[in-house]
Amino acid sequence: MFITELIQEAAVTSLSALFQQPFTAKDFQVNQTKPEFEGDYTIVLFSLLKKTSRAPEALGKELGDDMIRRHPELFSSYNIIKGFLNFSISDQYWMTLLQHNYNDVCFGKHPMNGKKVMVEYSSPNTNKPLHLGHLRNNFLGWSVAEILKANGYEVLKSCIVNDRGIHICKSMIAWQLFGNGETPQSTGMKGDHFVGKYYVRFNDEYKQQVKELVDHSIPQAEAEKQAPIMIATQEMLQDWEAGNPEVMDLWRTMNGWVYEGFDITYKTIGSDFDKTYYESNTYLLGKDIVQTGLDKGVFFRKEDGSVWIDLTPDGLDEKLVLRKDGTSVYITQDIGLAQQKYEEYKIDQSIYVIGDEQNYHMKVLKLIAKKMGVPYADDIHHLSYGMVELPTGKMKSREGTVVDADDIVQEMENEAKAKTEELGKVGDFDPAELASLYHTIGLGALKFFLLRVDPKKRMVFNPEESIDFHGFTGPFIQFNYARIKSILRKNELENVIHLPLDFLPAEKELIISLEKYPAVIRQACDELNPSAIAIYIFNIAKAFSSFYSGHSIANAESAEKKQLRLQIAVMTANVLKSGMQMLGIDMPERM
RNA sequence: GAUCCCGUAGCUCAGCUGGAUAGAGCAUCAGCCUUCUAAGCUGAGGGCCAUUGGUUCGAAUCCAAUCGGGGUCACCA
Repeated sequence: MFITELIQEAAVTSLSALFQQPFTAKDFQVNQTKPEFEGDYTIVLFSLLKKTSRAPEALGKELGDDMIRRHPELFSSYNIIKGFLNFSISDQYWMTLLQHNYNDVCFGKHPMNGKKVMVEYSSPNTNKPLHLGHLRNNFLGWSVAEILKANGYEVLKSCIVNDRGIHICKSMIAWQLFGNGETPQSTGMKGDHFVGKYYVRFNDEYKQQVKELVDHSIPQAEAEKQAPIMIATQEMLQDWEAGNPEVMDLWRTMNGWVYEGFDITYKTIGSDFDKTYYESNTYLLGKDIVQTGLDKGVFFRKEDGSVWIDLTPDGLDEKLVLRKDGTSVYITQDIGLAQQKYEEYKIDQSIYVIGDEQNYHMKVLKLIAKKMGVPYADDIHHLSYGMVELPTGKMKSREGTVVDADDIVQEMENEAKAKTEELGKVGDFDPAELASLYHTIGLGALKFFLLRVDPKKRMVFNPEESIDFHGFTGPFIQFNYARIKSILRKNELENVIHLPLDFLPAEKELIISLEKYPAVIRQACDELNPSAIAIYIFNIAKAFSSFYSGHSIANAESAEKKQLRLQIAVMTANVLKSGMQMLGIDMPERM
């Protein structure tokens, strides 16, 4: 149980006994005491004054006395300042906490709860390489999956690959027209970049053709439709849907190139999936459900044969769910896939990591599920995240302002290498160890940078300033971990039980912070928010760093103090490693 | 036009289920390596929490309006 819960419980018991009426934890707040006041945790009394008809001081005294009387092992003293009842928690409580948990690498994690949840993330298109926005998505998805596991869920990671549609045909057409049979192998290019090159080529060519048509005084809108390369692309899409062998063959080949490239990137960044869905397999799903919905009267058919749902009573619009030619649209497929996931895996929750530009779409999906009365409607969660922008504005592939995923990872590793060589602390590492260290630090910096911000907020990535290994960064935390590991290599930890010892304020502060870890894991799960972990872990690292510079562990005042500090160091290292693991960030033993 | 999100230090972000004097990092300035890893530590400066009004004992936090920025409202995915 968390300390705040213990305090709440104790206060509820005392209040109910003192005033002969029921109280709950919601009647008052328990906060950590501000550093400028004496005490560890504070009960705010204002909200209780009316119900108890007491003045703050009187209430504080009655409550404080009663709580101490009932729990002498927990509370050592209290003071009242204005409406704030400040308790000092007994050293014995903190000491017991430390003794029981310092060497438990699972500290903070919660037991299995028997629930199964699927996290869908990444969702790439197979016409171009991954960029920085995809990295935010991948890191979020991975991290949320880890956070759910730590909270006792069984987690399945899934990926829906957008492998069909007009955008795929664009790179196919361009390759047919201009490729001269070249391949990733023949050019030495990574497959996804190779295909992406032709996607860009398409857009260049298309722009050129439209311009020429406009120059021959054809209106812009008309020119966009008439451009020969666009017409060819649309024909190809029809051929694809008709199953034309030649087109299918090209499609398989080019997608294969992209997958080879993606595999490399996923391996590099540490993303993986338990189940991969391909839109080419799922795009027809959902049509049966639409029929069921029609029978139920949830959907309606318009004169031209298209099928719609009227969401105006819910403040939204009418939404198309089936085209007049009977083919499915984006939402149709999602309705089907949601059903399939539920049936296939018996999941209790389905989390979709998708950008916030699809908030409306996901709202509609959930609403449709609700109206259809499916059992999983309430268990669909959209983890909506904001765009990653550059200081100059949005990233646009057409304008070449996209930060490529492979490039930025490489750049971070290069920076890690340069910095490591400059510091010269690992001169004895062999080349493989060095490469691994650069990867750990560079990727750690990137992951931490993208995960430390609240997912739902847009964020700015400045290529010049963002590659920073100082301050609120992954490498800072890794550094503190390595520093603790260095101490532990040089100092023996003996499993001795300590007599009551006085804590220094800095020692107690660290233990109090460490105690919050289980609550932070819970909160990160409730909010589906890895940044809660990132911020917490940084604060732990900072507290340790500050402690480290003020107090020697190896040369502590006494042998017992040394053991106490070693235990605190071990627990700090465990929490740092465990927390960073939930962000998908490895910790080096040395750096 | 409808609807949703955002606006906190020069910059990037915390804090938002209302509580004590609004916090970090970067950048700037001043100190600190003969002692456990200085990717570090200590300190200084830097704020009308977009604006106005409301609710409350108490508002950065809740409500409303306004102003600024962005998303969405496709028989695209």
